[in-house]
Amino acid sequence: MKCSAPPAVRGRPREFDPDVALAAALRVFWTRGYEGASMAELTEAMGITKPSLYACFGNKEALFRKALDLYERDKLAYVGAALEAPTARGVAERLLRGALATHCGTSDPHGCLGVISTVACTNEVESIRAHVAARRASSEAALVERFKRASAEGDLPEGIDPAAMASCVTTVLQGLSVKAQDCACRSELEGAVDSFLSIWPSR
Amino acid sequence: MKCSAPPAVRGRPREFDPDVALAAALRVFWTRGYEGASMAELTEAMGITKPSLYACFGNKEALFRKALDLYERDKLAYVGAALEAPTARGVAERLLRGALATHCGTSDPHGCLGVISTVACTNEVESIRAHVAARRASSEAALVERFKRASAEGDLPEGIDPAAMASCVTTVLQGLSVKAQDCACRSELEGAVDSFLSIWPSR
DNA sequence: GAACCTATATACCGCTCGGTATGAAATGCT
DNA sequence: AGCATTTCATACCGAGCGGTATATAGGTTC
Repeated sequence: MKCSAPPAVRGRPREFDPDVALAAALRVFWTRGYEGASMAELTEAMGITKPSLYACFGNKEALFRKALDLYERDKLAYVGAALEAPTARGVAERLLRGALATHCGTSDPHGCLGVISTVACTNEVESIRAHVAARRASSEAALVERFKRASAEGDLPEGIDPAAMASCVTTVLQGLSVKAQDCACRSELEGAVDSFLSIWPSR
Repeated sequence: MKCSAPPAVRGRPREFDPDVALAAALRVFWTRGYEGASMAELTEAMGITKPSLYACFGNKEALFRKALDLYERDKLAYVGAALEAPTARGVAERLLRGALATHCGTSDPHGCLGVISTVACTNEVESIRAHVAARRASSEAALVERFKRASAEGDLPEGIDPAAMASCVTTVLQGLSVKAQDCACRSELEGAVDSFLSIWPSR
Protein backbone atom coordinates (compact mmCIF):
# COMPACT_ATOMS: atom_id res chain seq x y z
CA MET A 1 0.00 0.00 0.00
CA LYS A 2 1.52 3.23 -1.16
CA CYS A 3 -1.48 5.48 -0.80
CA SER A 4 0.17 8.47 0.84
CA ALA A 5 2.45 11.42 0.04
CA PRO A 6 0.52 13.15 -2.78
CA PRO A 7 -3.17 12.45 -2.24
CA ALA A 8 -3.34 11.80 -5.97
CA VAL A 9 -6.50 13.76 -6.52
CA ARG A 10 -8.01 13.74 -9.95
CA GLY A 11 -9.45 16.83 -11.52
CA ARG A 12 -8.89 20.47 -10.83
CA PRO A 13 -7.46 21.08 -7.38
CA ARG A 14 -9.36 23.08 -4.81
CA GLU A 15 -8.19 26.68 -4.51
CA PHE A 16 -9.00 27.15 -0.83
CA ASP A 17 -8.16 25.46 2.45
CA PRO A 18 -11.32 23.88 3.92
CA ASP A 19 -9.97 24.27 7.45
CA VAL A 20 -9.41 27.97 6.99
CA ALA A 21 -12.80 28.40 5.36
CA LEU A 22 -14.48 26.46 8.17
CA ALA A 23 -12.82 28.65 10.77
CA ALA A 24 -14.17 31.71 8.96
CA ALA A 25 -17.64 30.17 8.86
CA LEU A 26 -17.43 29.47 12.57
CA ARG A 27 -16.83 33.15 13.29
CA VAL A 28 -19.89 34.09 11.28
CA PHE A 29 -22.14 31.55 13.01
CA TRP A 30 -20.69 32.60 16.35
CA THR A 31 -21.51 36.22 15.68
CA ARG A 32 -24.86 35.92 13.90
CA GLY A 33 -26.27 32.61 15.09
CA TYR A 34 -27.39 29.85 12.77
CA GLU A 35 -30.39 31.54 11.25
CA GLY A 36 -28.86 34.99 11.32
CA ALA A 37 -25.92 33.86 9.24
CA SER A 38 -26.84 34.09 5.55
CA MET A 39 -25.14 32.11 2.84
CA ALA A 40 -24.02 35.38 1.28
CA GLU A 41 -22.28 36.44 4.48
CA LEU A 42 -20.79 33.01 4.96
CA THR A 43 -19.38 32.73 1.46
CA GLU A 44 -17.94 36.22 1.63
CA ALA A 45 -16.23 35.55 4.95
CA MET A 46 -14.96 32.21 3.72
CA GLY A 47 -13.68 33.71 0.49
CA ILE A 48 -15.41 31.14 -1.71
CA THR A 49 -18.52 30.94 -3.86
CA LYS A 50 -21.71 29.15 -3.05
CA PRO A 51 -21.17 26.14 -5.34
CA SER A 52 -17.75 25.61 -3.78
CA LEU A 53 -19.29 25.74 -0.33
CA TYR A 54 -22.01 23.26 -1.18
CA ALA A 55 -19.58 20.91 -2.92
CA CYS A 56 -17.22 20.92 0.04
CA PHE A 57 -19.52 21.11 3.05
CA GLY A 58 -22.90 19.85 1.88
CA ASN A 59 -25.40 22.47 2.94
CA LYS A 60 -25.84 25.13 5.57
CA GLU A 61 -26.78 22.76 8.35
CA ALA A 62 -23.89 20.39 7.63
CA LEU A 63 -21.55 23.37 7.56
CA PHE A 64 -22.88 24.48 10.91
CA ARG A 65 -22.35 21.07 12.45
CA LYS A 66 -18.76 20.99 11.23
CA ALA A 67 -18.27 24.49 12.62
CA LEU A 68 -19.74 23.33 15.90
CA ASP A 69 -17.31 20.42 16.00
CA LEU A 70 -14.43 22.82 15.43
CA TYR A 71 -15.80 25.13 18.10
CA GLU A 72 -16.00 22.43 20.70
CA ARG A 73 -12.59 21.06 19.85
CA ASP A 74 -10.79 24.41 19.83
CA LYS A 75 -12.77 26.71 22.10
CA LEU A 76 -14.31 24.36 24.63
CA ALA A 77 -11.19 22.39 25.43
CA TYR A 78 -11.05 24.10 28.79
CA VAL A 79 -14.15 22.20 29.90
CA GLY A 80 -12.48 18.83 29.75
CA ALA A 81 -9.35 20.21 31.36
CA ALA A 82 -11.38 21.78 34.16
CA LEU A 83 -12.76 18.42 35.24
CA GLU A 84 -9.25 17.33 36.13
CA ALA A 85 -8.78 19.97 38.76
CA PRO A 86 -7.98 18.41 42.14
CA THR A 87 -10.94 19.90 44.02
CA ALA A 88 -14.56 20.65 43.23
CA ARG A 89 -13.93 24.31 43.80
CA GLY A 90 -10.97 24.12 41.45
CA VAL A 91 -13.19 22.53 38.82
CA ALA A 92 -15.73 25.31 39.18
CA GLU A 93 -13.08 27.99 39.08
CA ARG A 94 -11.45 26.60 35.95
CA LEU A 95 -14.83 26.33 34.27
CA LEU A 96 -15.86 29.85 35.13
CA ARG A 97 -12.51 31.47 34.32
CA GLY A 98 -12.31 29.46 31.13
CA ALA A 99 -15.76 30.64 30.11
CA LEU A 100 -14.75 34.19 30.84
CA ALA A 101 -11.66 33.89 28.68
CA THR A 102 -13.47 32.16 25.85
CA HIS A 103 -16.73 34.05 25.70
CA CYS A 104 -15.54 37.47 26.73
CA GLY A 105 -12.13 37.76 25.11
CA THR A 106 -10.94 40.26 22.56
CA SER A 107 -10.17 38.11 19.50
CA ASP A 108 -13.32 36.01 19.25
CA PRO A 109 -17.02 36.84 19.16
CA HIS A 110 -18.65 37.17 22.55
CA GLY A 111 -21.02 34.62 23.98
CA CYS A 112 -21.27 30.88 23.58
CA LEU A 113 -22.15 29.37 20.22
CA GLY A 114 -24.03 26.58 21.94
CA VAL A 115 -26.16 28.97 23.95
CA ILE A 116 -26.79 31.12 20.91
CA SER A 117 -27.90 28.11 18.92
CA THR A 118 -30.13 26.81 21.67
CA VAL A 119 -31.86 30.09 22.34
CA ALA A 120 -32.09 31.40 18.82
CA CYS A 121 -32.94 28.40 16.70
CA THR A 122 -36.63 28.04 16.06
CA ASN A 123 -38.98 26.21 13.74
CA GLU A 124 -37.38 23.92 11.26
CA VAL A 125 -33.88 23.72 12.62
CA GLU A 126 -34.97 21.93 15.75
CA SER A 127 -32.51 19.18 14.91
CA ILE A 128 -29.69 21.57 15.65
CA ARG A 129 -31.16 22.45 19.01
CA ALA A 130 -31.42 18.76 19.82
CA HIS A 131 -27.84 18.20 18.73
CA VAL A 132 -26.53 21.01 20.90
CA ALA A 133 -28.70 19.98 23.83
CA ALA A 134 -27.37 16.45 23.68
CA ARG A 135 -23.78 17.66 23.78
CA ARG A 136 -24.49 19.94 26.68
CA ALA A 137 -26.27 17.17 28.54
CA SER A 138 -23.29 14.87 28.23
CA SER A 139 -21.01 17.65 29.36
CA GLU A 140 -23.18 18.34 32.38
CA ALA A 141 -23.37 14.64 33.17
CA ALA A 142 -19.59 14.56 33.34
CA LEU A 143 -19.65 17.45 35.78
CA VAL A 144 -22.21 15.67 37.93
CA GLU A 145 -19.98 12.61 38.10
CA ARG A 146 -17.04 14.77 39.00
CA PHE A 147 -18.96 16.42 41.84
CA LYS A 148 -20.23 13.07 43.08
CA ARG A 149 -16.64 11.97 43.33
CA ALA A 150 -15.82 15.20 45.13
CA SER A 151 -18.66 14.57 47.53
CA ALA A 152 -17.42 11.06 48.22
CA GLU A 153 -13.95 12.46 48.82
CA GLY A 154 -15.31 14.91 51.33
CA ASP A 155 -14.56 17.70 48.93
CA LEU A 156 -18.11 19.05 49.03
CA PRO A 157 -20.07 19.63 52.24
CA GLU A 158 -22.54 16.92 53.17
CA GLY A 159 -25.55 19.15 52.77
CA ILE A 160 -24.76 19.84 49.14
CA ASP A 161 -26.33 17.67 46.45
CA PRO A 162 -23.65 17.09 43.81
CA ALA A 163 -26.06 16.95 40.89
CA ALA A 164 -27.83 20.13 41.95
CA MET A 165 -24.53 21.87 42.50
CA ALA A 166 -23.38 20.88 39.03
CA SER A 167 -26.62 22.26 37.64
CA CYS A 168 -25.99 25.46 39.55
CA VAL A 169 -22.51 25.84 38.06
CA THR A 170 -23.72 25.24 34.51
CA THR A 171 -26.49 27.73 35.12
CA VAL A 172 -23.90 30.34 36.01
CA LEU A 173 -21.87 29.36 32.96
CA GLN A 174 -24.79 29.88 30.64
CA GLY A 175 -25.72 33.09 32.36
CA LEU A 176 -22.20 34.33 31.72
CA SER A 177 -22.61 33.53 28.05
CA VAL A 178 -25.74 35.62 27.85
CA LYS A 179 -24.21 38.55 29.65
CA ALA A 180 -21.06 38.36 27.55
CA GLN A 181 -23.16 39.08 24.50
CA ASP A 182 -24.45 42.47 25.49
CA CYS A 183 -22.43 43.72 28.43
CA ALA A 184 -19.13 43.70 26.56
CA CYS A 185 -17.31 44.70 29.75
CA ARG A 186 -15.40 41.76 31.10
CA SER A 187 -14.83 43.31 34.51
CA GLU A 188 -18.47 42.99 35.53
CA LEU A 189 -18.51 39.32 34.66
CA GLU A 190 -15.30 38.81 36.58
CA GLY A 191 -17.06 40.32 39.57
CA ALA A 192 -19.89 37.85 39.21
CA VAL A 193 -17.47 34.94 38.97
CA ASP A 194 -15.46 36.18 41.96
CA SER A 195 -18.63 36.51 43.98
CA PHE A 196 -19.76 33.03 43.11
CA LEU A 197 -16.41 31.55 44.00
CA SER A 198 -16.25 33.56 47.21
CA ILE A 199 -19.48 31.99 48.45
CA TRP A 200 -18.42 28.51 47.36
CA PRO A 201 -18.91 26.21 50.33
CA SER A 202 -15.66 25.39 52.00
CA ARG A 203 -15.30 21.77 52.88
CA MET B 1 -66.68 68.01 29.08
CA LYS B 2 -68.79 65.03 28.19
CA CYS B 3 -66.26 63.10 26.26
CA SER B 4 -66.72 59.69 27.83
CA ALA B 5 -69.18 56.78 27.92
CA PRO B 6 -69.25 55.68 24.28
CA PRO B 7 -65.87 56.53 22.76
CA ALA B 8 -67.80 57.94 19.80
CA VAL B 9 -65.58 56.39 17.17
CA ARG B 10 -66.27 57.17 13.58
CA GLY B 11 -66.02 54.57 10.89
CA ARG B 12 -66.31 50.83 10.98
CA PRO B 13 -65.59 49.47 14.43
CA ARG B 14 -62.69 47.17 15.01
CA GLU B 15 -63.67 43.51 15.21
CA PHE B 16 -60.93 42.36 17.57
CA ASP B 17 -59.64 43.34 20.98
CA PRO B 18 -56.14 44.81 20.66
CA ASP B 19 -55.24 43.64 24.15
CA VAL B 20 -56.17 40.07 23.37
CA ALA B 21 -54.35 40.22 20.05
CA LEU B 22 -51.26 41.67 21.71
CA ALA B 23 -51.26 38.91 24.29
CA ALA B 24 -51.37 36.36 21.47
CA ALA B 25 -48.51 38.13 19.70
CA LEU B 26 -46.51 38.06 22.92
CA ARG B 27 -46.83 34.30 23.10
CA VAL B 28 -45.53 33.96 19.56
CA PHE B 29 -42.54 36.26 20.15
CA TRP B 30 -41.89 34.47 23.43
CA THR B 31 -41.83 31.12 21.69
CA ARG B 32 -40.08 31.99 18.43
CA GLY B 33 -38.04 35.07 19.23
CA TYR B 34 -38.27 38.31 17.29
CA GLU B 35 -36.81 37.15 14.02
CA GLY B 36 -38.22 33.65 14.28
CA ALA B 37 -41.76 35.00 14.53
CA SER B 38 -43.11 35.57 11.04
CA MET B 39 -45.93 37.91 10.23
CA ALA B 40 -47.94 34.95 8.99
CA GLU B 41 -47.59 33.17 12.31
CA LEU B 42 -48.33 36.33 14.23
CA THR B 43 -51.47 37.20 12.31
CA GLU B 44 -52.76 33.65 12.57
CA ALA B 45 -52.21 33.54 16.32
CA MET B 46 -53.76 36.97 16.73
CA GLY B 47 -56.73 36.05 14.58
CA ILE B 48 -56.41 39.12 12.38
CA THR B 49 -55.09 39.94 8.92
CA LYS B 50 -51.91 41.76 8.11
CA PRO B 51 -53.48 45.10 7.18
CA SER B 52 -55.35 45.07 10.50
CA LEU B 53 -52.13 44.38 12.34
CA TYR B 54 -50.25 47.16 10.60
CA ALA B 55 -53.09 49.63 11.09
CA CYS B 56 -53.33 48.87 14.79
CA PHE B 57 -49.76 48.25 15.83
CA GLY B 58 -47.57 49.96 13.22
CA ASN B 59 -45.09 47.36 12.11
CA LYS B 60 -43.38 44.25 13.40
CA GLU B 61 -40.87 46.09 15.56
CA ALA B 62 -43.51 48.34 17.11
CA LEU B 63 -45.65 45.29 17.81
CA PHE B 64 -42.72 43.63 19.49
CA ARG B 65 -42.07 46.64 21.70
CA LYS B 66 -45.69 46.70 22.80
CA ALA B 67 -45.51 42.98 23.48
CA LEU B 68 -42.35 43.56 25.47
CA ASP B 69 -44.11 46.21 27.53
CA LEU B 70 -46.93 43.80 28.25
CA TYR B 71 -44.44 41.10 29.12
CA GLU B 72 -42.62 43.23 31.63
CA ARG B 73 -45.81 44.50 33.17
CA ASP B 74 -47.50 41.11 33.51
CA LYS B 75 -44.72 38.56 33.71
CA LEU B 76 -41.87 40.44 35.29
CA ALA B 77 -43.82 42.01 38.12
CA TYR B 78 -42.11 39.65 40.53
CA VAL B 79 -38.83 41.49 40.01
CA GLY B 80 -40.07 44.70 41.53
CA ALA B 81 -41.78 42.82 44.33
CA ALA B 82 -38.62 40.85 45.06
CA LEU B 83 -36.65 43.99 45.79
CA GLU B 84 -38.92 44.67 48.75
CA ALA B 85 -37.97 41.51 50.57
CA PRO B 86 -36.57 42.28 54.02
CA THR B 87 -33.18 40.65 53.51
CA ALA B 88 -30.73 40.32 50.64
CA ARG B 89 -31.16 36.59 50.71
CA GLY B 90 -34.89 37.06 50.59
CA VAL B 91 -34.50 39.29 47.55
CA ALA B 92 -32.39 36.67 45.82
CA GLU B 93 -34.80 33.90 46.72
CA ARG B 94 -37.82 35.78 45.45
CA LEU B 95 -36.02 36.61 42.24
CA LEU B 96 -34.92 33.05 41.62
CA ARG B 97 -38.20 31.43 42.57
CA GLY B 98 -40.07 34.01 40.57
CA ALA B 99 -37.92 33.31 37.54
CA LEU B 100 -38.56 29.62 37.97
CA ALA B 101 -42.30 30.14 38.11
CA THR B 102 -42.33 32.53 35.17
CA HIS B 103 -39.88 30.92 32.80
CA CYS B 104 -40.47 27.28 33.63
CA GLY B 105 -44.20 27.13 34.25
CA THR B 106 -46.79 25.13 32.39
CA SER B 107 -49.03 27.75 30.86
CA ASP B 108 -46.48 30.09 29.26
CA PRO B 109 -43.56 29.53 26.88
CA HIS B 110 -40.32 28.63 28.57
CA GLY B 111 -37.40 31.00 28.86
CA CYS B 112 -37.18 34.76 29.16
CA LEU B 113 -38.28 36.94 26.30
CA GLY B 114 -35.58 39.46 27.12
CA VAL B 115 -32.84 36.86 27.01
CA ILE B 116 -34.23 35.40 23.82
CA SER B 117 -34.26 38.82 22.21
CA THR B 118 -30.77 39.66 23.35
CA VAL B 119 -29.19 36.44 22.23
CA ALA B 120 -31.11 35.87 19.04
CA CYS B 121 -31.42 39.29 17.48
CA THR B 122 -28.77 40.00 14.92
CA ASN B 123 -28.07 42.39 12.10
CA GLU B 124 -30.65 45.05 11.52
CA VAL B 125 -32.71 44.74 14.64
CA GLU B 126 -29.91 45.93 16.88
CA SER B 127 -32.24 48.63 18.18
CA ILE B 128 -34.27 45.95 19.90
CA ARG B 129 -31.19 44.52 21.53
CA ALA B 130 -30.27 47.97 22.77
CA HIS B 131 -33.79 48.52 24.07
CA VAL B 132 -33.80 45.25 25.98
CA ALA B 133 -30.27 45.80 27.26
CA ALA B 134 -31.23 49.20 28.62
CA ARG B 135 -34.17 47.77 30.51
CA ARG B 136 -32.09 45.00 31.94
CA ALA B 137 -29.38 47.44 32.96
CA SER B 138 -31.84 49.57 34.89
CA SER B 139 -33.23 46.48 36.55
CA GLU B 140 -29.79 45.34 37.54
CA ALA B 141 -28.93 48.81 38.81
CA ALA B 142 -31.92 48.61 41.15
CA LEU B 143 -30.66 45.30 42.45
CA VAL B 144 -27.21 46.77 43.04
CA GLU B 145 -28.74 49.58 45.07
CA ARG B 146 -30.78 47.09 47.06
CA PHE B 147 -27.67 45.04 47.86
CA LYS B 148 -25.71 48.13 48.81
CA ARG B 149 -28.41 48.93 51.29
CA ALA B 150 -28.28 45.35 52.53
CA SER B 151 -24.54 45.67 52.93
CA ALA B 152 -24.94 48.87 54.91
CA GLU B 153 -27.50 47.15 57.09
CA GLY B 154 -25.10 44.33 57.81
CA ASP B 155 -27.27 42.02 55.77
CA LEU B 156 -24.40 40.96 53.54
CA PRO B 157 -20.99 39.84 54.81
CA GLU B 158 -18.29 42.47 54.69
CA GLY B 159 -16.19 40.57 52.18
CA ILE B 160 -18.97 40.59 49.62
CA ASP B 161 -19.08 43.36 47.03
CA PRO B 162 -22.75 44.29 46.60
CA ALA B 163 -22.45 45.17 42.92
CA ALA B 164 -20.59 41.97 42.11
CA MET B 165 -23.09 39.94 44.08
CA ALA B 166 -25.94 41.53 42.18
CA SER B 167 -24.20 40.68 38.95
CA CYS B 168 -23.82 37.12 40.19
CA VAL B 169 -27.53 36.83 40.92
CA THR B 170 -28.55 38.21 37.54
CA THR B 171 -26.09 35.84 35.92
CA VAL B 172 -27.87 32.93 37.58
CA LEU B 173 -31.21 34.37 36.53
CA GLN B 174 -30.20 34.53 32.92
CA GLY B 175 -28.66 31.10 33.08
CA LEU B 176 -31.98 29.79 34.35
CA SER B 177 -33.71 31.33 31.37
CA VAL B 178 -31.41 29.54 28.99
CA LYS B 179 -31.81 26.20 30.70
CA ALA B 180 -35.56 26.61 30.89
CA GLN B 181 -35.66 26.66 27.12
CA ASP B 182 -34.24 23.23 26.49
CA CYS B 183 -34.27 21.27 29.72
CA ALA B 184 -38.03 21.47 30.15
CA CYS B 185 -37.76 19.74 33.51
CA ARG B 186 -38.36 22.22 36.28
CA SER B 187 -36.99 19.98 38.99
CA GLU B 188 -33.42 20.31 37.77
CA LEU B 189 -33.64 24.07 37.80
CA GLU B 190 -35.12 23.98 41.28
CA GLY B 191 -32.07 22.01 42.33
CA ALA B 192 -29.80 24.68 40.90
CA VAL B 193 -31.73 27.41 42.71
CA ASP B 194 -31.73 25.47 45.96
CA SER B 195 -28.00 24.94 45.69
CA PHE B 196 -27.36 28.59 45.05
CA LEU B 197 -29.48 29.66 47.98
CA SER B 198 -27.91 27.03 50.21
CA ILE B 199 -24.46 28.51 49.64
CA TRP B 200 -25.71 32.07 50.10
CA PRO B 201 -23.44 33.76 52.62
CA SER B 202 -25.07 34.03 56.00
CA ARG B 203 -24.66 37.37 57.58
C1' DG C 1 -2.26 15.84 -27.30
C1' DA C 2 -6.79 13.65 -26.02
C1' DA C 3 -9.86 12.00 -22.54
C1' DC C 4 -11.41 12.59 -18.16
C1' DC C 5 -12.45 14.60 -13.82
C1' DT C 6 -13.29 18.26 -10.53
C1' DA C 7 -13.49 23.13 -8.94
C1' DT C 8 -14.79 27.59 -10.33
C1' DA C 9 -17.93 31.57 -11.81
C1' DT C 10 -22.34 33.30 -13.27
C1' DA C 11 -26.82 33.28 -13.48
C1' DC C 12 -30.86 31.55 -12.01
C1' DC C 13 -34.78 28.83 -9.28
C1' DG C 14 -38.84 28.63 -6.05
C1' DC C 15 -39.99 30.30 -1.71
C1' DT C 16 -40.77 33.16 2.21
C1' DC C 17 -40.00 37.43 4.23
C1' DG C 18 -41.97 42.21 5.91
C1' DG C 19 -44.95 45.44 4.12
C1' DT C 20 -48.77 47.57 1.08
C1' DA C 21 -52.38 48.94 -2.73
C1' DT C 22 -57.09 48.35 -3.59
C1' DG C 23 -61.82 47.82 -3.05
C1' DA C 24 -65.69 46.24 -0.37
C1' DA C 25 -68.12 46.31 4.16
C1' DA C 26 -69.63 48.56 8.37
C1' DT C 27 -70.38 52.28 11.31
C1' DG C 28 -71.39 57.67 12.85
C1' DC C 29 -72.75 62.27 11.32
C1' DT C 30 -75.84 65.39 8.91
C1' DA D 1 -80.65 58.70 2.43
C1' DG D 2 -76.00 59.97 1.60
C1' DC D 3 -71.45 61.06 2.88
C1' DA D 4 -67.20 60.62 5.54
C1' DT D 5 -64.40 57.58 7.89
C1' DT D 6 -62.34 53.50 9.39
C1' DT D 7 -61.74 48.46 9.19
C1' DC D 8 -61.59 44.19 6.71
C1' DA D 9 -60.23 40.76 2.97
C1' DT D 10 -57.60 39.65 -1.07
C1' DA D 11 -54.07 40.02 -3.79
C1' DC D 12 -49.83 41.76 -4.62
C1' DC D 13 -44.83 44.00 -4.21
C1' DG D 14 -39.61 43.97 -4.14
C1' DA D 15 -36.02 41.88 -1.64
C1' DG D 16 -33.51 38.31 0.35
C1' DC D 17 -33.40 33.54 1.52
C1' DG D 18 -31.18 28.55 0.75
C1' DG D 19 -29.94 25.93 -2.97
C1' DT D 20 -28.73 24.62 -8.00
C1' DA D 21 -28.07 24.23 -13.38
C1' DT D 22 -24.74 25.25 -16.69
C1' DA D 23 -20.66 26.22 -18.76
C1' DT D 24 -15.79 27.18 -18.39
C1' DA D 25 -11.12 26.73 -16.33
C1' DG D 26 -7.47 23.85 -14.42
C1' DG D 27 -5.57 19.80 -13.25
C1' DT D 28 -4.08 14.23 -13.77
C1' DT D 29 -3.86 9.97 -16.48
C1' DC D 30 -3.18 7.56 -20.64
